[in-house]
Amino acid sequence: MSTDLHHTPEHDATERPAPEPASVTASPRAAVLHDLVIDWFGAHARDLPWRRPDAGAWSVMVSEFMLQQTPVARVLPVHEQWLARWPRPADLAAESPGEAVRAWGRLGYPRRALRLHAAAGAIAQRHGGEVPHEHAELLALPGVGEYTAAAVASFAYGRRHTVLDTNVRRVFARVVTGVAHPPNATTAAERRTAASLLPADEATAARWAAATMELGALVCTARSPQCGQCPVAALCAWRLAGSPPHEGPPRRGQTYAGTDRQVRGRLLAVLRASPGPVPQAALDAVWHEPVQRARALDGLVEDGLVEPLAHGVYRLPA
DNA sequence: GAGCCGTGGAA
DNA sequence: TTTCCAAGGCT
Repeated sequence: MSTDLHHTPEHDATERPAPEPASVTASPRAAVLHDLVIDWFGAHARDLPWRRPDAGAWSVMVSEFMLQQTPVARVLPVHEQWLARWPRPADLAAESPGEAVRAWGRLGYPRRALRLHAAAGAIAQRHGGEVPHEHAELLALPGVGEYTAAAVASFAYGRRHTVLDTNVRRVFARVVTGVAHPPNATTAAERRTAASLLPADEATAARWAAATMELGALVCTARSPQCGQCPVAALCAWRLAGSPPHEGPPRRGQTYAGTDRQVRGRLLAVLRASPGPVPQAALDAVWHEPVQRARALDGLVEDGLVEPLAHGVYRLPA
């Protein structure tokens, strides 16, 4: 087994707050899963910029923000631009939030740009400019939830955390629970499953987190899983059950056309494209319905994505 | 906990 | 063409 265990320094795990409990029973089945998935990862992992040995925690953190609901392929070029322009958190913090929104481009959910900018400010102020190592400290940053805190701690610092994103949840739903898709919202049962399967060894746990995510992203996909390529197909509860289709409430789709989100997107696109303030008329042109248009603009202002100036002129926040 | 928050590519 | 969904977070 070439699990490629990087030997991390022997820093004391006991001094860290609230370490995640080791699995009660280190079952043989779990050990087999670990080896199979981690070995597969060693052979098939994508070479992503934020995974390279020289990628720092800031690179990892920026990638995690951008990857929240946005595919890797679209993140790659923007991530590269951001790291080149703002190589450290303090560099981004020194910019205006509007520049972060502008550089976010068309990744979607631009509030993430605002939150990442605010997180950079908090890191510069409270953490000496270094992305914090502790899960609790990460969680306290704007835009960092349970998943992102675990991901940064695990991927950037090799810490042991349950990293439960949509990929991992789907892998566990199939391999462990035997259903086609996880529930709409993360459940306590899923957290227990993830915790029970988390390898006790810190470095292995971090490797496992990345490996299970990658398996979900490349093989155990939502639409058409490539079970023929899966290292754990023979152990997969879903396969062994005959790959039954999804049951229960439909996985809620998100309508978009005609929503406030679409209007917000169009308004912000105008602001991003303009180097300076934009007159009301330029914004009015993007949507015919005045009530919805005004509501969308108000929402953007409310969110801090747009700054109203005097006499009907708007700009990205300074 | 349900609803909201962008965008674009693939099926 | 329509639908699905992609490394979530916040209220």
